[in-house]
Amino acid sequence: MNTFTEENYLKAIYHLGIREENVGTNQIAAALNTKAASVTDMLKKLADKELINYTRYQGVTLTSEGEKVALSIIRKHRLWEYFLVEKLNFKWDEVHDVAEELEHISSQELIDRLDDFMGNPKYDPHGDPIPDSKGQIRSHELKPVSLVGVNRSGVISGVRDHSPAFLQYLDKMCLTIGKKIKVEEINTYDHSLIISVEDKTVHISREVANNLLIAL
Amino acid sequence: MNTFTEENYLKAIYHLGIREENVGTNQIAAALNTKAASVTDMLKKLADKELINYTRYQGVTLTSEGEKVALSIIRKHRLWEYFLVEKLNFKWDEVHDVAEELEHISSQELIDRLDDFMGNPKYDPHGDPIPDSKGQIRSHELKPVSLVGVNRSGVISGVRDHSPAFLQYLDKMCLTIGKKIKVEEINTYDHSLIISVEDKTVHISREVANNLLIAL
DNA sequence: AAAAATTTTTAGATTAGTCTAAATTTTTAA
DNA sequence: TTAAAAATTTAGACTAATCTAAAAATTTTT
Repeated sequence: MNTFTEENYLKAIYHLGIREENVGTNQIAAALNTKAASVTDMLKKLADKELINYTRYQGVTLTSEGEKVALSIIRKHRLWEYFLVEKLNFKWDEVHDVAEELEHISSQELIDRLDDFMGNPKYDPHGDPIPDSKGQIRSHELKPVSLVGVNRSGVISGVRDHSPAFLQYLDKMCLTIGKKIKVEEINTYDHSLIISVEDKTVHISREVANNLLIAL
Repeated sequence: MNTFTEENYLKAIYHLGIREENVGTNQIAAALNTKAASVTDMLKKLADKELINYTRYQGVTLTSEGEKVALSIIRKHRLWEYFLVEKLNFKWDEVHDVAEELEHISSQELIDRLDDFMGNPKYDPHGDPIPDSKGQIRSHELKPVSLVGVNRSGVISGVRDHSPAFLQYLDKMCLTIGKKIKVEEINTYDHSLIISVEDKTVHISREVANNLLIAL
C-alpha cells in the first residue's frame, strides 16, 4: 500500500497531467502547498516504486500502475462527495475538505458497497465523472460558456473552479448543475455575457463564463 | 488537533482505564502492538498536551480533556460501524478494521450528520453504547452469561470479545444481539452451559459464556 | 530487607516527510 | 551563443514516531 502522502502526489500529478504531457516539480509543489525540494525527494520515491516515469530536470508522467492508483483515489473522492451531498445534505461547496480525508480510507470493499448503496452514480456533485471500480472514466465533452456563441444553449454540466467562493456565487445566481441556459448576448468590450436561466436573465463576467462548463 | 497516533493512544488508555485506575506502559504497548519505549515517548508528549496525567513509573490516567477526545473517537468508531452494518450490509465481524480508519476523519459536522442520517442509534452492532455529541455515554449494566444462574433468562446485549472468530461462532450458534436466551443447565465439571435460544438448545463453553453479555 | 524479577525509562538510531540554502541544469533572451 | 533567469536538484537539518539495548526504578520473592 501507499501512504497518504504518496496518494496525494499521484492524484496531483494525474490532475496536472491532463493539461500537459510532462508535469514539473514546481507545479506539483504549488498544487500540494509544499516546496520543490520536498517534491524532488518524493518523486524519487515514487519512481523507485514504479508509479511514475521520472528523469531529472525533465518532469514526470504517471506509469499505468500510478494512474491506476490515482484513479482509485479520484473514484473514492467523488463517491464520498456524492454521499455527502445526496445522503447527508451537505452543500456542493462544503464537501471538498471532508472528501480529501475520506478518499484515503483503504477498503475497496467499502467503496464498492458505497457505490452500490447510492445506485452507482456517474457524476459527482460538481459534474465530474466518477471512475468505475476498474478505473474506467467517461470523458466529458464539455465547453466553457465563454466559448459558445450567442444564441446557443446547453445544460450546465460542470465547473472548472471548485472553490467554495465560486460555487456559492453560482448557487446565488441559480447556475447549478442540470440547469438549461442560453447565451443571449456577449459584451465585446469586457467579454462579459448575458445568459438566460429558466425565466431569469443574468449577467456574468468572462472569468465566471470560463469556469462554467456546459453540454451542448 | 491531535495526530492519528495520539488518538489511538488516548483510545487505548480509555479502554484499559475502564478496568483499573492507573494504566501501565506495557499494557498500552500490548494494546497498540508497539514497544514500551515508544509508549514512554508518547506519554510524555500527551502529558505535555495535558491529555493525560503521567508520573514516571506510575502509569497514567486521562485528564478530562483527554477523555473527551477518547470519547469522540469512540463515538465515531461506533457510528461508522453502525453505518457499515445497517446501510452497507457488512456483517458484524467485518467492520472493525474499516471503522479503525474511519474514526480518524476529523469533521465533527460529518459525524453529527451521519448520526442524524441513521436516526441517532444508541448502540453499535456489537451492543456497545454510542456516546452522544457531548461525549455522554450510557453505562450498560450487562452480565456475562457465565455469571447468571440456572433457569435465569435475559436478552443478548453485548460481547466482550470483538474478534471475527468469536463473532462468527456466535452467528453460527444464532447467539446474536437481541436474542432472548435462558440458562438451562450448568456443568459443574468444566463450567460449560446448556442454554436455550428461541426453540433451540445449544451447548457453550465457559469461555464463550464469559464473553457473551446479557441484560436480565 | 536484600536478591531477583519485572516494569519502565533513557540513550542513541532509523525512517518518512518536510524545510532552507546552495549548487546545478535547463530555458529564455539579448 | 553567451548571459541572465527560471526551474530543479543536492546537501544538510528538523520533527514525529518508532526501534533496540542498556540503565534505573519498582515490585515480588525469599
